[in-house]
Amino acid sequence: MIAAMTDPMDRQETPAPLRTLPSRLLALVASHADRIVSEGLATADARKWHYAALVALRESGPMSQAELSRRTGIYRSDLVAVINELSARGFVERAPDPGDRRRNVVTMTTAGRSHLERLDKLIADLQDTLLAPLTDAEREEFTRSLGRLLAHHTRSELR
Amino acid sequence: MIAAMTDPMDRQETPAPLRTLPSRLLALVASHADRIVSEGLATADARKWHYAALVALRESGPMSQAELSRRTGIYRSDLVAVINELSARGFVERAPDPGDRRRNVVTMTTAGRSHLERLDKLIADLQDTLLAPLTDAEREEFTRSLGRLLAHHTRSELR
DNA sequence: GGTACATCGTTAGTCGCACTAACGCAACGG
DNA sequence: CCGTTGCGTTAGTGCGACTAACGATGTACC
Repeated sequence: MIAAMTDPMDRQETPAPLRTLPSRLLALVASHADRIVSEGLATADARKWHYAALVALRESGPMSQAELSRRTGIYRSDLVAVINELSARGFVERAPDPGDRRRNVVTMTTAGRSHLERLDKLIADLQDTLLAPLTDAEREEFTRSLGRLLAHHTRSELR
Repeated sequence: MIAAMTDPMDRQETPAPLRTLPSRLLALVASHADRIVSEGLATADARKWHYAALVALRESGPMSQAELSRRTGIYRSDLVAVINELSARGFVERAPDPGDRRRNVVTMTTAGRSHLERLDKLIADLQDTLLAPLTDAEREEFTRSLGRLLAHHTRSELR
């Protein structure tokens, strides 16, 4: 092994140091993001999943828990607790579906709707905090890349 | 509010649907990334933390566990197990520091070094899998944005 | 020289999230 | 009818992030 030359050419050989490994950066940034969002939501006595569930209900109207689970990615096991919490706060109602008695239909209440609107503002602020160092154009490109990565990997996992 | 024109000005009003919320995308993509990397490393009987620790040791030479913890971000509580595993496989050695008897000095063995080189290749492949849908230029921009976000938020947290 | 304080490695344990297993019930398809 | 599938629920596992506390050691200050 020849020692001396600090040739720029050998960069291909050098493995990425930890600080630039995409998977690692992703994990670290995601954990910061998670903290920012969770702590922010906590100030409104809410959790990420509350928000996810409420948004899904606003977008698509009342639906069964199973459907809600698919849309939000929350496991149906864990969804039980989320619905419990939301209904305890009066934001959703859970009622058996007369058409298919296996199902519970989850419906957002008007209190839920206005709560969600408060959360919307909060979440928007938090996204802003998260992406603070990026320009608007960079934020968009960044988000689009994330979307493409997600689409790619959720597809290839279903395959 | 003047309605007609699709003025870029009103983007503020519409709350982001879940599928484009940066914090959510980040969490989902990070979890995919984590699975890809963890499963990949498992085929080489390794874990993320093994890799992180070994890379740090290669970059900076032997160091105490506390130092290693700071560099890798692994909590010193959890680092104990990592060092146990690595030393059980013969990749590092743990010896008391004669200069400061509170410390253990962790040193990478030659077996560790060659194991790390195998892992380097594996990791490079996995990053490639992860970033598959992005072009080289996009990957770089993406990674750079992640780096900036991380730097920003780790700073503001120390503040 | 003591004493208060900080650092190190370690053990144990908490918390939240992703995920599995199994159950009883209801619906559907042959 | 009966087997299969979908549903809501409970319980529990595994793991990563993180805290608390400990004994042993080192450092700083008076």
